[in-house]
Amino acid sequence: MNTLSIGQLARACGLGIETIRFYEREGLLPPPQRTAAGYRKFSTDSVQRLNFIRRAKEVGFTLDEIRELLALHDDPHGERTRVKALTEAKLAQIERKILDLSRMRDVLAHLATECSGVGPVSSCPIIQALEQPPLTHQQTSQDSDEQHD
Amino acid sequence: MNTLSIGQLARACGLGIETIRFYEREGLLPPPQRTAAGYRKFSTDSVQRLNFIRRAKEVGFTLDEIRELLALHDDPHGERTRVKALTEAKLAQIERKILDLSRMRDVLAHLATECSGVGPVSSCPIIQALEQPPLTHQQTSQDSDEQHD
DNA sequence: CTTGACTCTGTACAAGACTACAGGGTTTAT
DNA sequence: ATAAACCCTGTAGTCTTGTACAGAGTCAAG
Repeated sequence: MNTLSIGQLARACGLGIETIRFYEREGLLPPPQRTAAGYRKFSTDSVQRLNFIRRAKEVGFTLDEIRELLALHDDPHGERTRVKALTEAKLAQIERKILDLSRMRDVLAHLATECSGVGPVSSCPIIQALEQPPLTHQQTSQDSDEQHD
Repeated sequence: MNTLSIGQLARACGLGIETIRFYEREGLLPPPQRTAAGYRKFSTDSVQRLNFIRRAKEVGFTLDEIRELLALHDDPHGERTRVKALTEAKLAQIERKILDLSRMRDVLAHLATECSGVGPVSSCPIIQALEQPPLTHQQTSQDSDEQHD
């Protein structure tokens, strides 16, 4: 028989049992077959599905987005346009986030070079810089993180 | 009198009243004076302190870290070394995060160009790529985000 | 004196992605 | 027959940074 218990599946994918049940509850995995005693019986396809989820997470998709990708994947009439749109939206979002972080990095790098690291905090240029009122309230991508698509 | 009610302070800093109370609970603001009726009376210094918090958040510090920066700021014997160390650790962390995101961006950009956006999902190169098992399980900075300092 | 604006405390909720029980039933090996 | 290892459901907790009440008290203006 080529079915897996939840524990076997978990080991095969390097995930926790609880995580798999969580994905099932969240609609990422279809409800599996059950044994007479109520134990889950996963087909070996489930390994691939969990790999899909993991890969998608690695490139930055949220579980909500992955649910939609999987639904497209499962739908014989699924539109490839939508997959591409999701990918491009995610790409744009990640690029925004990189820009935000780059700005932070520049400020921090500047602060780090300003400060000798010796002496009392009272005259520390880092602390002094932070005491200044924010010049402009720039929007961070925390604020604009939502997907507009 | 140069004291502020919580509402006045909130307006002066562009924060919500609840946020200020939250910061007080979290130990970022010292417990303010109170009126006879129990209303908070903030000194005008509080405006600067809240600006400090906001600036520090803008460059990526967490509230935990900001609490420590403020404690150093408040301590007449505070060591500037520590401020610099926190800054450099944050800088390194942000650089790691940028690298992670850059890897994701590269993969997504590649996927987006691969896919024509036309046709059924079944033959979509994005979906096919996601179906592949993860090559190496690379650590993302989600995992290594904690500060080692 | 009443209305409206303000403040107080304490608690609960939000998102996202899990993780951890508690209290049972099942299977397998000895 | 019994212990170990596995599985079930359902609920609750974790982390972070706030937000949102509910129910009550206070203050200023008309």
